[in-house]
This record gives sequence, structure tokens and C-alpha cells, in this order.
Amino acid sequence: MTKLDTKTQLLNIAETALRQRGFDGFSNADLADVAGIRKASIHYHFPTKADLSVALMDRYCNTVQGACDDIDASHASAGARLRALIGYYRASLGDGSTICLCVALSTSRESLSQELVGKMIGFRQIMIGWLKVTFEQGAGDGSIEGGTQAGYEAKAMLALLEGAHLAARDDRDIRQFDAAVALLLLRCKR
Amino acid sequence: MTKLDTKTQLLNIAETALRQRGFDGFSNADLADVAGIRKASIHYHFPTKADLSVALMDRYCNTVQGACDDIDASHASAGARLRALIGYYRASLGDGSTICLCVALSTSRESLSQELVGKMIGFRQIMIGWLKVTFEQGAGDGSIEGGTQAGYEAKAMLALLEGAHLAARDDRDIRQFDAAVALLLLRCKR
DNA sequence: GTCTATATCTTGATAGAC
DNA sequence: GTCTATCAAGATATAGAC
Repeated sequence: MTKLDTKTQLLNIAETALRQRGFDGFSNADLADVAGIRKASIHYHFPTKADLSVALMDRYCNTVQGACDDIDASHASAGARLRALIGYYRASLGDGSTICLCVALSTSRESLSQELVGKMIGFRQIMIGWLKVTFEQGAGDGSIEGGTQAGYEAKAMLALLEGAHLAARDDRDIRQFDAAVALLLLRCKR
Repeated sequence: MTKLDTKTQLLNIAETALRQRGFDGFSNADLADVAGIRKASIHYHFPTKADLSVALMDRYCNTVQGACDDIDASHASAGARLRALIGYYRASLGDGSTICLCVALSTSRESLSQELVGKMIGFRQIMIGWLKVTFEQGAGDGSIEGGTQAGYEAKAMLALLEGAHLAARDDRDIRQFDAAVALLLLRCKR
């Protein structure tokens, strides 16, 4: 485990901060404290807060896309894939405080750049696309119970996952997440 | 239509601002501008921003509770009640920018008082309680299709509604809300 | 109830030395 | 790459006149 370069370190700290407290809820001072550098030094790596946020969202999209690919590669049935994605969202809650980056940014939508809002919409499209394909496969192989309208299933499920994150975070209790997705898990037959 | 007193006016302005931009996204200056008074005058009505937020959340809980009572009084079947609640959430999106107050506050959870977080959790309990009863009635009178586990249905549906708000707001397109709740609406048979 | 004036703090960002 | 020093703007909040 080599030591991370400062830029990556800042991205990691910022991602956690943003997902815990929102775009308007963390400052360069917070990042500097954790990173152990002065806040002015942050501008060397990311000239503005907007630049940092765009970089964060780019990395997040890639990470989640990669997670979806991994899930596809390591699970045979659509039902197992859906279960795995639910597990991924569950794990990303961490100690119950880190909601999805896209959700954390949503509240501050009005003060964000068009570029960033575009990336947030792009993130949802990635997720909905993957979910739609998975629901279609689940209807085909019989591993996911329920309707055949995969497009609506996908949008409903993403909304449910994001809402489940919020409920769990407010309560600081991951069981709220589990309760919200319980029926969805029951639909995954194998 | 008599003119509103300043305190109510401030609550209205603050509710819209908070639901559009989050707790850290609006300031006394914003409220003062719209209300047509100086920002220092706000402290006469609400000593601190925390006081204002608590008052907002109290009013919000009462309003939504009242809406649920109205829905119960004016719809015979559980399915019709569920449809009406979905319509209520849909209408509360306004032009697509005003998400649920509780969701708007969630992002800033870490910087909020324990009192306020408690009220947010209380709000969800109100909604989940109402939803659970409605799903139970729906299973009884056959007006809502699907499982009999009303408690899980309730938590899943609240999460879905909140997530649907976020998706619609990011896109500024209420059709994202409609798509997310489409299958839910289909389950309401009468 | 609302005003002016002010205090104090934090924010994002820049300039320039090392 | 990181530092010190500094800036202008914006935040919440208070004191006291009217």
C-alpha cells in the first residue's frame, strides 16, 4: 500500500465530506485539515470548488460503472445481479452517513454548474440503463419476479435505492435501508 | 385574501427556499429580499436559523398530516387514497424545483440540531404509519394489488416517492416523477 | 416591528515567496 | 507543491434608535 498522491487523497476526502454533508456543507478548510496541508494548497490541484466537484462526479461515474461491470461478470442470473447491486448501495452507506454522491449534490442543484448537473443526470442514465437491461434479463430467465415493464422497473428501483439511503442516513440506522429494499430482494428468486 | 403577517410570510418564503436549495443554500439575505424587509428584522420573528427551521418542520408535519386526513375523508378505497397521495407528492414538486422539506434537510443532517433531526424522523414515521394502514386496507378491500407485508410496502413506497422527487428535480422534468411511480399507480385497482 | 450600524466568522480565491 | 499573507464577499447574529 503505497502512499496516495495528494490529489487522490483530496478526492477521497472530498467525496466523503460531500456525501456526508452536501456541496454547501464542506469547505476547503475541512479538506485541508484532514489532508494535513494548508487550504490555499488545494487550489493547486483543483483551481475552484466546481472543478473539484466535476472531477469527483467523473470518478464516481467510472467507479459505479466499473462496479456494474464487475457484478455482471461475477453473477450468472439477473436476480443475483440485482441483489448484488442492492448490496453495493448498502455497502456504500458505510457507517450510515455517506449517501450517494449524486443524491448529496441534488439538494444544491441550483448553485451547481450546468456541467455538473449534466453529469448527475448522466449518472442516473447509467444506472437506469443497467437496471433496465437487468430487469429484462430477469424477466427472460425468470430470476426476477414481477412485471415486464423493465424501463419503469428501473426508474422505480433507482428512486427507491436513493430514498432508502436518505431514510437510513437520517436515522443513522442501516436497518431503514434494509426494510425499504426488503420486498425488492424477495423478488430476486435466484 | 387578507395580507399575510410577516411571520407567516417568512415561513412561506423560507419553505420554498429550503426546498429548492437546501439548508445551507439560502440565507437571511434571500428571505429579506423577497419579504421586503431588512435581514436584521428576521431575527425578531426567528432568533436563529435553527429556530426558523424547527418552525418550518413543525408546520410541514401538520400540513402533511392534514393532507393525509383529507385524503382519508374524501376517498373510499385504499387504492384511491394511495393514488391521491402520489398526486399530492407530485403537486408538491411545483415547477419541478421544490422537493420534500424532509429530503431537502437530509443532506445537511450533520449540521442540524438534534431537535430538527428528530422532527425529520418523526415526519417519516407519520408518513410510514399512514402508508402502512393504507396498504393494509388495500389488501383487505382488494383495491391495491400485491403483497400483504404492509410495513415493508410502506417504507419502500416512501423511499420511492422521495427518490422520485430527486430524479424529477435534477432533470427539472416532472415526467421523471411520473415514470418512477408508474408501476405503483398500476397497482391501485380502484 | 423594523430600521441602521456593526461585530465576528467563514467562505472561495489569489499573489508571491520558497 | 506547499507555504504565508491577504482579499472581498457573504454568513449569522447583536445593540440600540425609532
